[in-house]
Amino acid sequence: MKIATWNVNSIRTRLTHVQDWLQEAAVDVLCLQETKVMDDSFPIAAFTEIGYHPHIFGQKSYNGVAIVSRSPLDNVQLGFAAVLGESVAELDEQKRVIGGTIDGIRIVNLYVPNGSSVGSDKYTYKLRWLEVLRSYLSALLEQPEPLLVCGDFNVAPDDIDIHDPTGREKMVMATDLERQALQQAIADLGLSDAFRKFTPEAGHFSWWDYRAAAFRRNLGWRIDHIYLTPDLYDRAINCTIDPAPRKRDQPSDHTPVIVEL
DNA sequence: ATGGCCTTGGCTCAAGGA
Repeated sequence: MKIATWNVNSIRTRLTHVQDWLQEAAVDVLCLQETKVMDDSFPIAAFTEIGYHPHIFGQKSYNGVAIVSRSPLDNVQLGFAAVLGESVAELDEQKRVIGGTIDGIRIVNLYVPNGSSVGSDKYTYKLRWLEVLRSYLSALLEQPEPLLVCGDFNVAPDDIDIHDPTGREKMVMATDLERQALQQAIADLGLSDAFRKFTPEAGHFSWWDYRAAAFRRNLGWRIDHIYLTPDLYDRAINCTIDPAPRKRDQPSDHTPVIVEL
Protein backbone atom coordinates (compact mmCIF):
# COMPACT_ATOMS: atom_id res chain seq x y z
CA MET A 1 0.00 0.00 0.00
CA LYS A 2 1.28 3.46 -0.93
CA ILE A 3 0.40 6.44 1.25
CA ALA A 4 1.46 10.01 0.51
CA THR A 5 1.33 13.48 2.07
CA TRP A 6 1.31 16.78 0.16
CA ASN A 7 0.70 20.38 1.19
CA VAL A 8 -0.92 21.68 -2.01
CA ASN A 9 -1.39 25.36 -1.01
CA SER A 10 -4.99 25.54 -2.28
CA ILE A 11 -6.66 22.44 -3.72
CA ARG A 12 -8.64 24.47 -6.25
CA THR A 13 -5.57 26.20 -7.67
CA ARG A 14 -3.60 22.93 -7.71
CA LEU A 15 -6.41 20.63 -8.86
CA THR A 16 -4.94 19.51 -12.18
CA HIS A 17 -1.54 18.96 -10.55
CA VAL A 18 -3.09 16.73 -7.91
CA GLN A 19 -5.21 14.79 -10.40
CA ASP A 20 -2.22 14.24 -12.70
CA TRP A 21 -0.01 13.16 -9.82
CA LEU A 22 -2.56 10.70 -8.43
CA GLN A 23 -2.83 9.02 -11.80
CA GLU A 24 0.95 8.83 -12.21
CA ALA A 25 1.91 7.90 -8.66
CA ALA A 26 -1.05 5.56 -8.15
CA VAL A 27 -1.05 5.93 -4.37
CA ASP A 28 -3.82 4.30 -2.34
CA VAL A 29 -4.11 7.23 0.06
CA LEU A 30 -3.16 10.90 -0.35
CA CYS A 31 -3.21 13.22 2.65
CA LEU A 32 -3.62 16.88 1.68
CA GLN A 33 -2.94 20.05 3.67
CA GLU A 34 -3.77 23.70 3.07
CA THR A 35 -6.79 22.93 0.95
CA LYS A 36 -8.03 26.47 1.70
CA VAL A 37 -11.65 25.77 0.85
CA MET A 38 -14.90 25.30 2.71
CA ASP A 39 -16.40 21.82 2.52
CA ASP A 40 -19.32 22.86 0.33
CA SER A 41 -16.87 24.13 -2.30
CA PHE A 42 -14.39 21.23 -2.22
CA PRO A 43 -13.99 19.70 -5.72
CA ILE A 44 -15.41 16.30 -4.76
CA ALA A 45 -16.24 15.17 -8.29
CA ALA A 46 -12.70 15.82 -9.52
CA PHE A 47 -11.62 12.96 -7.26
CA THR A 48 -14.55 10.56 -7.59
CA GLU A 49 -14.16 10.77 -11.38
CA ILE A 50 -10.67 9.29 -11.11
CA GLY A 51 -11.55 6.69 -8.51
CA TYR A 52 -10.78 8.38 -5.18
CA HIS A 53 -13.03 9.09 -2.21
CA PRO A 54 -12.43 12.47 -0.51
CA HIS A 55 -12.77 12.92 3.27
CA ILE A 56 -12.62 16.62 4.01
CA PHE A 57 -12.24 19.08 6.89
CA GLY A 58 -11.94 22.57 5.50
CA GLN A 59 -12.44 26.23 6.23
CA LYS A 60 -12.49 29.50 4.36
CA SER A 61 -9.18 30.84 3.01
CA TYR A 62 -6.80 29.18 5.45
CA ASN A 63 -5.70 25.73 6.59
CA GLY A 64 -7.94 22.80 5.68
CA VAL A 65 -7.02 19.11 5.47
CA ALA A 66 -8.35 16.17 3.45
CA ILE A 67 -7.64 12.51 2.85
CA VAL A 68 -8.43 11.02 -0.54
CA SER A 69 -8.33 7.24 -0.85
CA ARG A 70 -9.11 4.50 -3.36
CA SER A 71 -11.47 2.85 -0.89
CA PRO A 72 -13.36 4.81 1.77
CA LEU A 73 -11.87 5.24 5.21
CA ASP A 74 -13.58 3.89 8.32
CA ASN A 75 -14.15 5.83 11.54
CA VAL A 76 -13.22 9.24 10.14
CA GLN A 77 -12.54 11.71 12.96
CA LEU A 78 -12.32 15.48 12.44
CA GLY A 79 -10.19 17.62 14.71
CA PHE A 80 -8.62 17.02 18.11
CA ALA A 81 -11.98 17.14 19.88
CA ALA A 82 -13.24 13.98 18.16
CA VAL A 83 -10.67 12.08 20.24
CA LEU A 84 -9.94 14.35 23.23
CA GLY A 85 -13.35 15.92 23.80
CA GLU A 86 -14.68 19.44 24.02
CA SER A 87 -11.87 20.74 26.25
CA VAL A 88 -9.74 21.17 23.11
CA ALA A 89 -12.51 22.29 20.75
CA GLU A 90 -11.03 25.78 20.55
CA LEU A 91 -8.01 24.38 18.71
CA ASP A 92 -10.33 22.93 16.07
CA GLU A 93 -11.46 26.37 14.90
CA GLN A 94 -8.47 26.02 12.60
CA LYS A 95 -8.99 22.89 10.52
CA ARG A 96 -5.73 21.01 10.84
CA VAL A 97 -6.49 17.41 11.87
CA ILE A 98 -8.27 14.52 10.16
CA GLY A 99 -7.92 10.79 10.76
CA GLY A 100 -9.37 7.55 9.46
CA THR A 101 -8.72 3.82 9.24
CA ILE A 102 -7.92 1.77 6.13
CA ASP A 103 -6.80 -1.87 5.97
CA GLY A 104 -6.48 -1.86 9.74
CA ILE A 105 -4.07 1.10 9.73
CA ARG A 106 -5.01 4.31 11.55
CA ILE A 107 -3.98 7.28 9.42
CA VAL A 108 -3.66 10.77 10.92
CA ASN A 109 -3.18 13.74 8.60
CA LEU A 110 -1.89 16.97 10.19
CA TYR A 111 -1.24 20.55 9.23
CA VAL A 112 0.89 21.83 12.11
CA PRO A 113 0.74 25.62 12.63
CA ASN A 114 3.56 27.54 10.99
CA GLY A 115 4.36 29.73 13.99
CA SER A 116 5.03 32.89 12.00
CA SER A 117 8.14 34.13 13.85
CA VAL A 118 9.99 33.00 16.95
CA GLY A 119 8.43 34.42 20.10
CA SER A 120 5.22 35.57 18.43
CA ASP A 121 1.71 34.66 19.59
CA LYS A 122 1.49 32.25 16.68
CA TYR A 123 4.75 30.61 17.79
CA THR A 124 3.27 30.10 21.27
CA TYR A 125 0.13 28.67 19.68
CA LYS A 126 2.24 26.24 17.65
CA LEU A 127 3.99 24.93 20.78
CA ARG A 128 0.67 24.53 22.58
CA TRP A 129 -0.80 22.78 19.54
CA LEU A 130 2.08 20.27 19.54
CA GLU A 131 1.44 19.57 23.24
CA VAL A 132 -2.18 18.75 22.45
CA LEU A 133 -0.99 16.62 19.54
CA ARG A 134 0.97 14.53 22.01
CA SER A 135 -2.20 13.90 24.02
CA TYR A 136 -4.14 13.12 20.85
CA LEU A 137 -1.60 10.57 19.61
CA SER A 138 -1.23 9.06 23.09
CA ALA A 139 -4.97 8.42 23.11
CA LEU A 140 -4.86 6.78 19.67
CA LEU A 141 -1.95 4.59 20.73
CA GLU A 142 -4.15 3.04 23.40
CA GLN A 143 -5.96 1.36 20.52
CA PRO A 144 -4.46 -1.80 18.98
CA GLU A 145 -4.30 -0.43 15.42
CA PRO A 146 -0.90 0.43 13.94
CA LEU A 147 -0.57 4.17 13.41
CA LEU A 148 0.71 6.33 10.54
CA VAL A 149 0.98 10.07 11.27
CA CYS A 150 1.81 12.30 8.33
CA GLY A 151 1.51 15.85 7.13
CA ASP A 152 3.13 19.26 7.04
CA PHE A 153 4.83 19.49 10.43
CA ASN A 154 6.44 22.88 9.84
CA VAL A 155 9.47 21.63 11.77
CA ALA A 156 12.82 20.49 10.40
CA PRO A 157 13.77 17.81 12.94
CA ASP A 158 17.54 17.99 12.40
CA ASP A 159 20.12 20.36 10.99
CA ILE A 160 20.56 18.05 7.98
CA ASP A 161 16.93 18.81 7.09
CA ILE A 162 17.79 22.46 6.33
CA HIS A 163 19.91 23.63 3.41
CA ASP A 164 21.66 26.06 5.74
CA PRO A 165 20.96 25.76 9.49
CA THR A 166 23.15 28.76 10.38
CA GLY A 167 21.33 30.93 12.88
CA ARG A 168 18.51 28.45 13.25
CA GLU A 169 17.60 29.58 16.80
CA LYS A 170 16.07 32.67 15.23
CA MET A 171 14.29 30.75 12.48
CA VAL A 172 10.79 29.40 12.87
CA MET A 173 10.62 25.65 12.04
CA ALA A 174 14.15 25.17 13.37
CA THR A 175 14.27 26.20 17.03
CA ASP A 176 15.04 23.86 19.90
CA LEU A 177 11.62 24.45 21.47
CA GLU A 178 9.84 23.34 18.30
CA ARG A 179 12.11 20.30 17.93
CA GLN A 180 11.53 19.33 21.56
CA ALA A 181 7.77 19.68 21.18
CA LEU A 182 7.88 17.53 18.05
CA GLN A 183 10.02 14.91 19.76
CA GLN A 184 7.64 14.73 22.72
CA ALA A 185 4.66 14.27 20.39
CA ILE A 186 6.31 11.77 18.03
CA ALA A 187 9.60 10.06 18.89
CA ASP A 188 8.91 9.83 22.62
CA LEU A 189 5.67 7.98 21.83
CA GLY A 190 7.55 5.41 19.76
CA LEU A 191 6.87 6.80 16.28
CA SER A 192 9.74 6.84 13.76
CA ASP A 193 10.47 8.86 10.63
CA ALA A 194 9.89 6.61 7.61
CA PHE A 195 12.11 8.69 5.34
CA ARG A 196 15.13 8.29 7.60
CA LYS A 197 14.83 4.48 7.54
CA PHE A 198 16.13 4.61 3.98
CA THR A 199 17.94 7.95 3.56
CA PRO A 200 20.26 9.07 6.37
CA GLU A 201 22.14 11.79 4.54
CA ALA A 202 21.59 15.55 4.29
CA GLY A 203 20.23 17.46 1.31
CA HIS A 204 16.72 16.03 0.91
CA PHE A 205 13.89 18.54 1.12
CA SER A 206 10.10 18.70 0.74
CA TRP A 207 9.58 22.48 0.72
CA TRP A 208 11.29 25.34 -1.12
CA ASP A 209 10.40 29.02 -0.70
CA TYR A 210 8.72 30.59 -3.72
CA ARG A 211 11.14 33.48 -3.44
CA ALA A 212 14.75 33.89 -4.50
CA ALA A 213 14.65 30.95 -6.95
CA ALA A 214 14.97 28.66 -3.94
CA PHE A 215 13.92 25.50 -5.77
CA ARG A 216 16.30 25.98 -8.68
CA ARG A 217 19.12 26.52 -6.18
CA ASN A 218 17.86 23.62 -3.98
CA LEU A 219 17.59 25.88 -0.93
CA GLY A 220 14.98 23.72 0.78
CA TRP A 221 13.75 22.32 4.05
CA ARG A 222 12.43 18.86 4.97
CA ILE A 223 9.30 19.69 6.96
CA ASP A 224 6.77 17.18 5.57
CA HIS A 225 6.98 13.84 7.33
CA ILE A 226 5.52 10.35 7.66
CA TYR A 227 5.84 8.78 11.10
CA LEU A 228 5.15 5.10 11.83
CA THR A 229 4.65 2.84 14.82
CA PRO A 230 7.26 0.03 15.03
CA ASP A 231 5.14 -2.60 13.28
CA LEU A 232 4.62 -0.34 10.25
CA TYR A 233 8.20 0.93 10.36
CA ASP A 234 9.40 -2.66 9.99
CA ARG A 235 6.96 -3.20 7.12
CA ALA A 236 7.98 -0.06 5.19
CA ILE A 237 9.80 -0.96 1.96
CA ASN A 238 10.57 2.56 0.74
CA CYS A 239 9.93 6.22 1.47
CA THR A 240 10.68 8.89 -1.12
CA ILE A 241 10.19 12.56 -1.94
CA ASP A 242 8.91 13.19 -5.48
CA PRO A 243 10.28 16.53 -6.72
CA ALA A 244 8.39 16.37 -10.03
CA PRO A 245 5.30 18.39 -9.01
CA ARG A 246 7.53 21.18 -7.67
CA LYS A 247 9.05 21.55 -11.16
CA ARG A 248 5.75 22.31 -12.85
CA ASP A 249 4.36 25.75 -13.67
CA GLN A 250 2.44 27.36 -10.80
CA PRO A 251 3.43 24.67 -8.30
CA SER A 252 2.74 24.31 -4.61
CA ASP A 253 5.79 25.26 -2.60
CA HIS A 254 5.74 21.70 -1.15
CA THR A 255 6.14 18.39 -2.95
CA PRO A 256 4.80 14.93 -2.05
CA VAL A 257 6.38 12.42 0.34
CA ILE A 258 5.39 8.78 -0.25
CA VAL A 259 5.76 5.63 1.85
CA GLU A 260 5.17 2.10 0.61
CA LEU A 261 4.14 -0.53 3.13
C1' DA B 1 19.55 43.96 6.91
C1' DT B 2 15.84 43.37 3.85
C1' DG B 3 12.97 41.22 0.66
C1' DG B 4 12.45 38.22 -2.65
C1' DC B 5 6.64 35.02 -4.07
C1' DC B 6 2.11 33.04 -3.85
C1' DT B 7 -3.04 32.52 -2.35
C1' DT B 8 -7.32 34.34 -0.73
C1' DG B 9 -10.79 37.88 -0.12
C1' DG B 10 -12.95 41.26 -2.23
C1' DC B 11 -9.24 45.02 -2.93
C1' DT B 12 -6.04 47.22 -6.22
C1' DC B 13 -4.29 46.30 -0.66
C1' DA B 14 -3.65 43.23 3.57
C1' DA B 15 -2.91 38.93 5.90
C1' DG B 16 -0.79 34.62 6.15
C1' DG B 17 2.34 31.49 4.79
C1' DA B 18 7.43 29.21 5.74
